[in-house]
Amino acid sequence: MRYEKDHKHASRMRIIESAGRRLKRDGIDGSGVATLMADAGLTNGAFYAHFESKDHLVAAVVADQLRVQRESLASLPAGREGIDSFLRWYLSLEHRSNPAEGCPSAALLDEIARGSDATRNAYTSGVLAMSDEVAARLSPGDPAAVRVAVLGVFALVIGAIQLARSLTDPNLARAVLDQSFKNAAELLDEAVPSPPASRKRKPVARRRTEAE
Amino acid sequence: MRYEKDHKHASRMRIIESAGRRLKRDGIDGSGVATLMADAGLTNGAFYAHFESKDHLVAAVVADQLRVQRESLASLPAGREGIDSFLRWYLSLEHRSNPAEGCPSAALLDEIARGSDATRNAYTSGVLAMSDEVAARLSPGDPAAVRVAVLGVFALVIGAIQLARSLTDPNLARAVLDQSFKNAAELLDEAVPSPPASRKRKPVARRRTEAE
DNA sequence: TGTACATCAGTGAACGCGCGTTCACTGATGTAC
DNA sequence: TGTACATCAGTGAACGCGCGTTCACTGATGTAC
Repeated sequence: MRYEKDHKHASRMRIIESAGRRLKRDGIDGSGVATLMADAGLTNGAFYAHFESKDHLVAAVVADQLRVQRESLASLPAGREGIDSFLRWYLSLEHRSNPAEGCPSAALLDEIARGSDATRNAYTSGVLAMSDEVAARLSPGDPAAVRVAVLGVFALVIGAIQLARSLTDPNLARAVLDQSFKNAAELLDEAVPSPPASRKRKPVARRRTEAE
Repeated sequence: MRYEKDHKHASRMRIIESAGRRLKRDGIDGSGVATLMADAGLTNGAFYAHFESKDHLVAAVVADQLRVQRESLASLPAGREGIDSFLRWYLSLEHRSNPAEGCPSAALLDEIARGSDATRNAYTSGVLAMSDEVAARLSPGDPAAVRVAVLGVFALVIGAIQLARSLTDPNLARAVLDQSFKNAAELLDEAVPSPPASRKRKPVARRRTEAE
């Protein structure tokens, strides 16, 4: 073979990854195929050797972005602590000013809602996999019970960061992010009925258990 | 005058209104100037007699859409009842399936976040006027105290409807909307410290007061 | 060992089309004299 | 009262450009004999 055996597969992955950044930065309609290919160090003509259409790439990018987000959630510390640190990043000014490196839902959700069936199906399964991951971490006994609560919190933080990005007043943007962190934490407190460590009153008891 | 004296102004208003529907339906990047003008019963050439550029129209549409939303909030019954009925519409399957007639933030917020300064400034003042309207209705004594809480609830419902629109499973979409209604109601309950009618325990007492 | 051919990821020009924007023109009505 | 001209919202063709997509071709390496 004139190329190493997974060369084409590597190119495809590279296109999907760099397209993720570009789409989150400039939007779906705002990103042309030629630009997406140039981002991956290739020329426009090669695009159709990798994807049937721009729509198919978009669906692949959506699936990939949600997979990365799920994996990043899976690698956090266990329990509420991990989720809280994720929320702190999610609702930060840093995330607000770096959509290209951030959450795909925050950057693209209204465009996804207008997207093709393939894109919306990819989004739906990606979000379910992600929320099940989070639900299992928060409530290992009965993840199904908290799945919708997790989706509700997800909706809240998506709206918060989109709103913060649209407001030109940075103080107001920060106020919305801070308020939303409190709201998210409170809704999670309620959704997880018997928390593994009930963050406010029992940390001493838990630590004693660990020390024994 | 060969046209009645506010003919041009009427055309401008018509363009802004029909463009509101089109932009919410197809997105900002997804709506061309020729289409926007045809929607208003005009041809593309006349566009630049009304607006300096497409960007200027978008900013005008954003301002107009938020004004309409604020006025619709202002015309609701007083107190929490009015807000709750707004939330019930906002988080309905009907709103989910009719973006063109719905909330501009739900349809366009991530595109607005990527928009021009003019657009984001128009959005910022529109949202502030709207949230101050709601805050004044919920807490006539001290609206400033609940403004950010109102923005937090606004963020929550925007994210919820965008998420519901992106999910292809209608049952899941409805579950997200219902959960978000509960979340919004609960956060508002907490934000308004001494409610004019504390919806769960004191309606009888309030009604007796009215009957006296 | 050397030559002819096959493979195939990627190139780059071209397709028709719609984009945002410009501009010479139209035509209905007003004003001047 | 009638004619010449001014006004101006709107028309529709055209501008250069980038869009998504197609396709003949390149060139590096593999295989056949």
